[in-house]
Amino acid sequence: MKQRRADSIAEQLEELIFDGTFPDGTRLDEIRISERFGVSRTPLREALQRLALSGLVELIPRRGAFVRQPGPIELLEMFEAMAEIEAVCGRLAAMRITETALDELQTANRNCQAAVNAQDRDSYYTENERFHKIIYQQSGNSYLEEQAIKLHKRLKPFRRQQLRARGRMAQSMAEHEAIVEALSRGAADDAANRLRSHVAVQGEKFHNLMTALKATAE
Amino acid sequence: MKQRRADSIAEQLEELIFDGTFPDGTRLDEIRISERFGVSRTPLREALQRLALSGLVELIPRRGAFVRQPGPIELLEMFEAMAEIEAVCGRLAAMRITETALDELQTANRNCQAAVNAQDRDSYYTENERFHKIIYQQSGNSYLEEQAIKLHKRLKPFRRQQLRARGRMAQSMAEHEAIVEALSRGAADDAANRLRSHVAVQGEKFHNLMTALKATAE
DNA sequence: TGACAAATTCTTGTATACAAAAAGTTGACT
DNA sequence: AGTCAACTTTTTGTATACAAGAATTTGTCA
Repeated sequence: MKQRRADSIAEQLEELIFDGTFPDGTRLDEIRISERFGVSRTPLREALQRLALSGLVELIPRRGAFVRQPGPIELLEMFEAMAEIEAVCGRLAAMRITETALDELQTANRNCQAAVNAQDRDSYYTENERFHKIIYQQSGNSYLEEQAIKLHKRLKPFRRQQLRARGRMAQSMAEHEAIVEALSRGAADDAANRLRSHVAVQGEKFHNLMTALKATAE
Repeated sequence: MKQRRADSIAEQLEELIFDGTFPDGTRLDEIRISERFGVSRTPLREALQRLALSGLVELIPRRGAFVRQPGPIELLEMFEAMAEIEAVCGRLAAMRITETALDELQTANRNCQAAVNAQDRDSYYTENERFHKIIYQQSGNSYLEEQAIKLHKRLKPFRRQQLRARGRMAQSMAEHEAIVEALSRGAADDAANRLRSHVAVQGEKFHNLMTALKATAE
C-alpha cells in the first residue's frame, strides 16, 4: 500500500513468525529488529502496526509488541469461521458462477488429481488453493472474497500439516467433484453444505490432533 | 491497543470522515491534519495506517492518504456480506444460545417496541444494535463475532438513514420476534434464513434508494 | 536476611530534522 | 504561441533526537 519498505518488512516479519523464528509470546524489541533489517525504528513500527491489525502481534501500550499465535480454541473458531464463509461463498457462487469459471474449477481438479497420483503434496496444495479461490471470486462479492482470502492465508500454516492424514487427499478430491457438480446445477444450499463440511473436516482433524496431543501429555 | 494518542486520533478522524467533514476523495494532508490535532506527523501517520487497514482511507505510496468511501456496488456487497454473516451467526447461535441470552434478546425486543411506540428513533437504533450484538456473541465464535461487529460498525452511517422508511420499524420488530422464536427452538436453518432476509432488506432498501436517485438524475 | 523504596537504566512514544520523490512552475526553444 | 524540459517547491518516507513511562537494580531499614 504505502511504501515498499514497511510493507516488505511486514511480510518478512510475518514469515519469521510463521516459520517459528519468533515463537508465541516473544517480545519484538524494536531496536534489535530494526537493526536486523537495517532500517530505523520508524518503518519498523509501521510494519508492527500492520501485523497487529492482522492479528499476528499484540501491541501493548508502553510495553511493546508481542508475537500472538492463536491458541487451540481460537484456531478452532477460525476453522469454523472458514467453513461457514466458504459455505456462504458457495451459496452465492452457485447462483452466479460463469461457465469459464466452472471450466477452471474442473481444470484445477484435474491438476489436483494428477498431484494425488504423483504423490506431489506441494502441487496438490497449490491447486487446491486455486480451486477454493475461484469459488471465493465467483461469489461475486469482493468484500466476502477478501475476507475469505485473508482467513485462508492466516490458517495456511496450520492446514498444511493436516494433509498428511492417510487417504485424505483422495477423499478431498471426491468432495471437490461433488462441489463442482452442485455449483454447475446452481444448487445453492447443496453447494454450501458440501463446502462447509469439506472445510470443517480440517477443523475436526485439528481437533483430533489437539485431543490426541493432550491425551499423550497426561 | 498501543498508545492512546494515535488511537484517539484514529477515532476522531473516523468521526470526521463519517460526518462528512472529509468527503470521499479528499487528500488528507499530514501536516494540516497533524496541526489540527496538535500533534506531530508521527502519531498521525500511525492513525492513518489504522484507518487504511479498516478501509476508510487509501494510502497511495509517495502520494498520500485519500478518503475512500465505498461506492454503491461496494456498499451492496457489504450489505450482502452482512446479511450472510448474520445468518451464519444465527445458525451457530441456534445451537448454542443460553437461556439468559434468550431473555436478554426478549428484553432488547421489548425496549425496541417501547421505542417504536414512543417514535424514538435513536433509542430504537441502540436497542436494535444490542439485539444483533447478542446474536453475534451467542454464535460462540469470537472470530465471527469480531468480523460481524466490524462490518456492522462500518455500515452504521449507511444504515441509519434507512430506518425512515415508512412502517419499517414495526415490520422489523415482527421479524425480531420470529428470529428469537427460531433461536429458542434451536432451528438453525430457520434462524439463519430469517436473519439473512431481515438484514438483506436493508441492502434492498439501499438498492431502491440508489436506483431512485439514478432515475431522478437522468 | 528479607522487603520495600528510590534511583538508574532501558524502552516505548513523540517530535523534529533530513532525504528523496512527485507535483507545479517557469523558462527556453521550435 | 505551444510544448518540452529543467528547476523549484511541496510532500512523503526515513532517521535521529528527545521525553516519558516501565522495569530493574541497588541501597537502606526493619
